[in-house]
Amino acid sequence: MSVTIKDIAKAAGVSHTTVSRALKGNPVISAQTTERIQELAQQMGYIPSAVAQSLLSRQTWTIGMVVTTIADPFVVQVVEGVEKVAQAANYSVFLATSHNNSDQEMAVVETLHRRRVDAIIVTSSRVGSLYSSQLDQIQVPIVLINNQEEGEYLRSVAADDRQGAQLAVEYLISLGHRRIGYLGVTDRPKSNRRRLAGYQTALTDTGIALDPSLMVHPPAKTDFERGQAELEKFLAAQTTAIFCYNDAVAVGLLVACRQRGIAVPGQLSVVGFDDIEMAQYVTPALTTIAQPLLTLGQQAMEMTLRLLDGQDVQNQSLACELVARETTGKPSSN
Amino acid sequence: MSVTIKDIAKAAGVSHTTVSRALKGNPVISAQTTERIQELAQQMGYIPSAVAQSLLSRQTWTIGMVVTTIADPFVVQVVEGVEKVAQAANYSVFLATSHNNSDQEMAVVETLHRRRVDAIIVTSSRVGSLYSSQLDQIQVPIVLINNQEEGEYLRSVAADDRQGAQLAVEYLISLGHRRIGYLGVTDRPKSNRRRLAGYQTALTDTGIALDPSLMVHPPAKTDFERGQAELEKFLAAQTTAIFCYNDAVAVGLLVACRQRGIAVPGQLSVVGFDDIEMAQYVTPALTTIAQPLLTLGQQAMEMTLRLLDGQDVQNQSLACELVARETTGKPSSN
DNA sequence: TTGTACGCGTTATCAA
DNA sequence: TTGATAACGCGTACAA
Repeated sequence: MSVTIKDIAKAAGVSHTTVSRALKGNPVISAQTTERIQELAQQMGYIPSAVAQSLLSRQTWTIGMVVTTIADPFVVQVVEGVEKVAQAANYSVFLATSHNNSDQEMAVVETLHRRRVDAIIVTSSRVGSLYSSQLDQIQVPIVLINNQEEGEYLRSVAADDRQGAQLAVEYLISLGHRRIGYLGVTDRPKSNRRRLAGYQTALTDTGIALDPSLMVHPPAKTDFERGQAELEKFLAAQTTAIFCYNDAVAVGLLVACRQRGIAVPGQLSVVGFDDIEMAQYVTPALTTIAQPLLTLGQQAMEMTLRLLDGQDVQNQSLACELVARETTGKPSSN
Repeated sequence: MSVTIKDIAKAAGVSHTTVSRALKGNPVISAQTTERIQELAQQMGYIPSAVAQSLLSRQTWTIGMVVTTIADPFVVQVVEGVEKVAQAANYSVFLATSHNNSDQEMAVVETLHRRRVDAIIVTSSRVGSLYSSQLDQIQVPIVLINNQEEGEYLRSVAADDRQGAQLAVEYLISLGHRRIGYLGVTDRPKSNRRRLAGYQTALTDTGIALDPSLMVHPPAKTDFERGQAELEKFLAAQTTAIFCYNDAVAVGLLVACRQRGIAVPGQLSVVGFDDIEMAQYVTPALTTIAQPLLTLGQQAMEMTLRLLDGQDVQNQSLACELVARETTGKPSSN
């Protein structure tokens, strides 16, 4: 197997203790022996075993990251942010996928603990609250990113859905729109509610009355289908602009518009949320709200480092940004 | 810290050996004690330490995966394939990024070995050959995916560049094209050469003479710029179709066409390679060659499992597929 | 059926 | 300045 300090000790004719000390430059060892042993270790291709070190130090320098799926470009950026900060702090990242399945999520968290990761970061957790009972016995810090579930007793970093939604609708208002719709979802209640709240705030702040018929939450299998479902009703209600729960919904809506011959943004303006990769490539390019994904990951990891350091932390809410593209314009004057 | 078998032993009034045996259902322990201890372990929230187990068994059930960057949707799919097979075989995956930097790549491989991963998978390695000296001392199987470097003494899984390129050009020929160009790159010599070879084979097999002026490799900083650079020359040479090294080059070419008012595919057909996400969203949607990314990852992990099992393996070459979209058509009849 | 002792590779404590 | 020894948590050969 791998070279150990004992192998080096044997080769050098000293005890393994001396080798251990020499390798970390302990000044108590004579300069000559130190140099001789370091050279020998180099030659023999010695690389210390993090496993043995971890057993003793009770630290693995590892953080476990749970994501729904790595196939989602959304989570990829978050992971990148985490990885960046982690690497700079000498931590490695274990990636584990939950596939949006609660059982699976619990299972991977257990696997991570079994591997004695020093901390756990979970994106879009479905069951964050359940961890506490499982993990409060040990002291494994858990940080949640954009958790969908209620209950704020866990550490978390999240994009400010409300502020983002408000930004989107205020932009539409500034373009002159007054009949603005909201196309929401039913299966992510927390973020949907907050985006809806932002939508409502923007309208009422400007003195525009809320119209329940303009806020719809169609049931559908995929977000894309959701976007396609409700176009007719919106048009019948004189809607000139629609703010969608996310980009997938918005793209579905755009396709429906093309099929019906509705010009975007000529007859209808559309705004999405998330700024997924696709948003910039659809025609016309989608105006949307960008979550600070990279920052989300970085902040989560920085919060984790602080927790690891025994410091106190506060939950964070990060501002979103408007990305104005081609699906928004002034309302048609008919 | 965490609950250990000794804690359970103390609580149960038995030795830690008994606990260890009871927890894995060793039949030598009486049914009552076994049940009693398992229940106790459950209550106390015991989760065995993989660290301690690894130290003893010299196995970590961990494989290290080195990627250039996780930001590339290309690698994401490969990672997904690896993860899928790994998880099914009870392995966890350590993800490490090299940022296309040789030093960095060597460094992360060392980190992975320090953590005593059971095997290493590297995508698009720049320095695959250098590992051998570093790692042949220990027995860590390394599998390379789409490695750019020459030398076949390492295990590898790769997409068949040559076959893919041939597929692309044969398709153009079947549409009626005869003046077909190749727009290549200079900084990935291995795959470029193979794609060029596929291009040439397709032509000569059909009895079309090779024209050196139709094979260009413009120097440029980005693939995108490369695509923009050579349009004029191709047009002057009566080219009716161009096969590009990859999609990024192709997209650059498409933009150049739009700027020059060249209709695609009316006046010029374009084919890319890789089928990146963007390919389906550009207008017109890009015809391209898809690498079997998921399969690439799966096969690499399966090969790894076989190596871990002491079996013999053979390097693999996986077939690519044509994805016909909108940038290809019959040549204009002028 | 259960317990004792040892070792995995490393570091820390104490003694020489 | 160096070395012997114990410990981290677990599994296993051997003894009881």
